[in-house]
Amino acid sequence: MDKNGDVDVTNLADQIETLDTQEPKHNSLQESSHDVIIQAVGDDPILSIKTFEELKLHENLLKGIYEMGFTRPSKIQAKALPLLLKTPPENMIGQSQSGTGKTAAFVLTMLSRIDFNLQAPQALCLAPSRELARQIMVEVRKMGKYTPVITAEAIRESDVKSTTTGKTRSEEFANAQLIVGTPGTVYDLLKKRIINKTSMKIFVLDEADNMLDQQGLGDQSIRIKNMMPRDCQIVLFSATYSAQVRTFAGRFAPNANQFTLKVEELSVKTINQFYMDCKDENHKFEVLDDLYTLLTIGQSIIFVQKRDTADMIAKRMTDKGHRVINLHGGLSTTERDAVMDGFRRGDAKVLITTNVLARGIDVLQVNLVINYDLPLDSTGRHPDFETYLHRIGRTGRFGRTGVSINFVHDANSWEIVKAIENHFNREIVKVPTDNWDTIEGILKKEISKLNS
DNA sequence: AAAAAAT
Repeated sequence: MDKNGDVDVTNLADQIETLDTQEPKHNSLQESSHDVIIQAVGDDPILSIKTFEELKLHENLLKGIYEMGFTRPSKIQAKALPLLLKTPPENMIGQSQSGTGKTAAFVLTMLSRIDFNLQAPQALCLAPSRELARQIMVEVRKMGKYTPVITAEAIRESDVKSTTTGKTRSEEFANAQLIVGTPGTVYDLLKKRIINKTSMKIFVLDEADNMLDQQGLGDQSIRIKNMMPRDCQIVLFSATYSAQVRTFAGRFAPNANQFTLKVEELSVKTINQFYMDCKDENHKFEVLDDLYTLLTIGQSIIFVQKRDTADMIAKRMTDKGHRVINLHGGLSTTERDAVMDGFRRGDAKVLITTNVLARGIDVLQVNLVINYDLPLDSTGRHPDFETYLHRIGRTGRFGRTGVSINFVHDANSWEIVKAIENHFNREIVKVPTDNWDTIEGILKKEISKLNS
């Protein structure tokens, strides 16, 4: 490695050696040379904790934390938690890749703000997709396992009537203390007064840049925030903030403490990035087909730009005899839940999807991400760097190693790959599409060694 | 232009 922490990508043999001995670093997250930068609004000295005990948490909350396998606070948790838990509460704008202990940090903060004797909504978290909201709730329930917390998911209802709970939405939200949901549903439930906002103490936006920036999502997030009580703590977390969103975030969460991790360098560090130079759009499919025919790959995600493409690729791959599943926003809620649950269980190895799953989703076994279509910004011609970073971040979770392959098929897509390479200052290595001995030489070792 | 998110 050089002084910037860059790996010499040309020496693959050496890398493979290091991969073999590399242990997944589940709880010693983020022990890299990159520092957490803190900007606190007050004059108090900035505390940094070394153990969770120092936070004076409820003992049953501590029990949940330890049972989840967290032994010590991660770097960002060490610095951010004392600020997040201050009395009176202060706003926070945090930047760090998910997989650095970000979710645990805000879930812990939400749980510790709740008065368990008061059966009314006190903590609200919004996420940009149904799948991410459900994933966060799983974390909440693990961490809060030994507390009496009452939780509710504010996402679109399943189109199949639930036979297990039989509760109406009003009943479900009447005594819920911690709510995780998506903006549309949450706004709807607040407006109908199914969610009572009067006791809300903390409002969290996960993937905050996306929640504020995106057409539609931004409006909803703002409307919801404006419904929160005046003294409600506002917490924004994301791995990325574009310059314009950062300015807006400062107005959305006024007088916020801030922490930043140099994420762009960091999250691409353990992910080996490649590109394959395809002849044209149709050749991309042939290469994809060959890739899955000739290589044994663990779990992988294939990103495309449009729902239609996801459907089409899924059908063509299935016709070719590959077992793939497909998830996008055009599916019913029941289908989405079933597909996601199946993928998490490992029933399916190959998931084809849109940007709906670009952010936040944690499936530890994913060691390959394919950008079948490169992520584009609103012009449709230029790269979307944030989405690229989030997409390839679906692999290489918690310090594991991952591989990403970008499909290039014309001059524009080649320029996009070069721009991405330039932006992150990381080499994206060319892999031939016609010489399978070479392809295997480059990819197979890396991917198959990660299957175990 | 597309994706997501509401009904």
